[in-house]
Amino acid sequence: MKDVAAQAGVALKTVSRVVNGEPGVGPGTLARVEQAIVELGYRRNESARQLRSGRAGTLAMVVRDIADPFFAAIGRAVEMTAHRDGQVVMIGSTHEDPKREREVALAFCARRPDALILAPIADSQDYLHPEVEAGLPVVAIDRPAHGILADTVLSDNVGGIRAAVDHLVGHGHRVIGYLGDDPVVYTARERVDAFRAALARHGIVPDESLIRLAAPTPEGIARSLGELLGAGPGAAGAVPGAGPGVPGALHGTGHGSAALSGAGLASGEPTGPMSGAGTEAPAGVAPVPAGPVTALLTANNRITAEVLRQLPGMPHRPALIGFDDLELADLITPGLTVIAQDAEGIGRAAMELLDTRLADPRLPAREVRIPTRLIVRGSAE
Amino acid sequence: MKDVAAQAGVALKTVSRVVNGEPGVGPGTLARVEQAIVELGYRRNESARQLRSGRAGTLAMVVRDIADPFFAAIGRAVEMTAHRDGQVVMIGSTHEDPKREREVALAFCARRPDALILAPIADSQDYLHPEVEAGLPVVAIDRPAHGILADTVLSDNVGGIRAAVDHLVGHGHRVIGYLGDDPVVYTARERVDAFRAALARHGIVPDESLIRLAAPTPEGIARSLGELLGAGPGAAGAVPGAGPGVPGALHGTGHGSAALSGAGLASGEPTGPMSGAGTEAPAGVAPVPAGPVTALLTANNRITAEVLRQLPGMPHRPALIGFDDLELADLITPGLTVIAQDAEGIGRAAMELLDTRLADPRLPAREVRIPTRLIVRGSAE
DNA sequence: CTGTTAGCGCGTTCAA
DNA sequence: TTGAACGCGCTAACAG
Repeated sequence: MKDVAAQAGVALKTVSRVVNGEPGVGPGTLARVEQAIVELGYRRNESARQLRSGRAGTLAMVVRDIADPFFAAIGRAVEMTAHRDGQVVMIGSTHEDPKREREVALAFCARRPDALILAPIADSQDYLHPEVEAGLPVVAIDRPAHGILADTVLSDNVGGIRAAVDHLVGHGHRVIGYLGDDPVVYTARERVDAFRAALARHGIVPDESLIRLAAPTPEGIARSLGELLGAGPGAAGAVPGAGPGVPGALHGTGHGSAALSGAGLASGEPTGPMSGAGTEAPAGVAPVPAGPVTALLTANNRITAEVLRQLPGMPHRPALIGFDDLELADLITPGLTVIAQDAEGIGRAAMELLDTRLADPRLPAREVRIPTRLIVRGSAE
Repeated sequence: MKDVAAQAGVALKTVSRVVNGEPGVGPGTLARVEQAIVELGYRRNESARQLRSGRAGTLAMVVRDIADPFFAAIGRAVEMTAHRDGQVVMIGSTHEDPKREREVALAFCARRPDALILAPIADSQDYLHPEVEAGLPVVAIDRPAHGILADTVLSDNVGGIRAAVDHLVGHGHRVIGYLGDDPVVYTARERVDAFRAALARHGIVPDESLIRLAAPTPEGIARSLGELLGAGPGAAGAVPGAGPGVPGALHGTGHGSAALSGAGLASGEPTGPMSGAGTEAPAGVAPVPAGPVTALLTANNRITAEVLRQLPGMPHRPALIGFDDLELADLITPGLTVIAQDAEGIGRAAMELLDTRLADPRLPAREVRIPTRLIVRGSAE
């Protein structure tokens, strides 16, 4: 910039004015400065500009995996909005590691971004306290943040699950299995609770023996699938106390952390399914769980993919709905019916929350729910 | 930092020493400073540090679409390596728009990153001349850059195509159709040339009427598929001069830009396929193209996906190999055989090129080819 | 319309 | 072992 000023025979500030398109520069001077800029290949240094002006023009985004299609799609939406506003975005992955979340988030914050978009994995984000205190706007996506003031954008898990259950019940299914993630995961809890509540709305008492919650491993899913699909009433009842030596063994229910359950809905103790469209299930004894499920709800894309992989080896193929859309889901046979999250909507909502907070930093924490969409392709008839 | 110094009762420089872990600080002083840092929630400002020291600790990456699984996977590999080295990465998409490539790349460069990784879409990257001149290391991925000095990381397109053709021919296919992208695209040219050369290696004279090169549109692909699969010799020959009003009409050959062809291979003019394992193809007249293809090579993932979508409506289902792996490719029936690119390898190779160039900025431009892998899943038997 | 001065937060140089 | 002064490239706040 100094060189440009010298070359054009003007003062530093004049160059600054030209570079920033500020008014109050004579046409002759302007031309001379612009020419000098081109000749010297001058480019403004944004770092210095930021240091002086405070405005960063940079957004930080920390997700669990930038190669995960869900987060990649959110990232794209964020980046498009940011680009429109002349901002660039730094992006990083936690790879499900709380320690790494901290490292990446703090490395980003050291660059003093205008805002931080974060898909939490750690139990608490209190390590961000100094930055939030200093005015950094944070918006949590997919899961809420804890320990700091942050806006939140979440999918409407309850609505999505309910639509799926409605669809299955509408097609005559009464004995519906559920494969969800480990209940330490916020969305896993929210979804399984929604599942129970959605069943209850149809007068179906949720059968806990048909609900499997665990981190998705091939072995665990194989075991659950086998029990849910192949076995008669006995096998399903034999689940608690999973066999020793089985890694990632599945739990019948949720660590007690699924506490906020379908409160006020379906009070009585489980008395088995109402009747069941199931054909081969012998009329069970009193509180004994039902026989093989006729339908399956898989509560995230990793579980869905693994189930699809294993289904051919199973005694029968149930109706299936997966949470999260999958690429090529329309190409498998039958087409996979899914509860699709609106990644673009989530990204845009996050940017809007940031906009309004930038305008008024003293806003309270807000939570936005983005609708999901049931995409019917045939696998759930 | 000033506040920390005041709180600890030391000079600015001492705080700087503590923050950077420099030696020469008394244990008592160190403790006092560290306490002050925690109490005040002090965080070093990387922007200011960069301004002073020159080192940015930031990498810029510009791809065509960060939500494209291929680039997302490269991005992940880059980010993991960068994280190990204490760097953060800015990422942005061009969305196939040359103007936007320029905008995004220059916006990144204004932040003075340590290096730029770029998947070119524009014809020339000469707009980056000032930054390259100033010492910015650039590495082009997926396609070469033009107009600047840059290292390049490319997939071994030739080897991948050859493996695919070998596989098809090994299974008795002689009449192989090819659907590729518009030959303005570098990889499209390279791949179709490799296709011709690979056929020639088997003594098969490439039949240009079976090679369709165009930007992938559903309509264009439908048309090509219909002609390649359904029609007898006549229809295939009737391709040139595509019907008016058909957007994205397909061209029989490559704009002349596919010039570097299989030089030295297969000289003579096309005289039609040698014989053909094809069953229903009537013995054609002299130089007339063959009947329906028995196998199909789709030269990128967008084309492959669209073909898979349309195949059920076609007269018969050919053997199929796609360039680029697809998520769930193992779940469709039959499993899709693909030429998989090594996205992680590309990302890592890019980082290695940067490492060596940082060590010696005067290196000449280098080009690295990353092997592809043929994943056999059954669709190409 | 144009120029001068100061300082953003830090690292570097040299002196104490 | 510690500290004071200077400047990285730029913009804000004032002069002329």
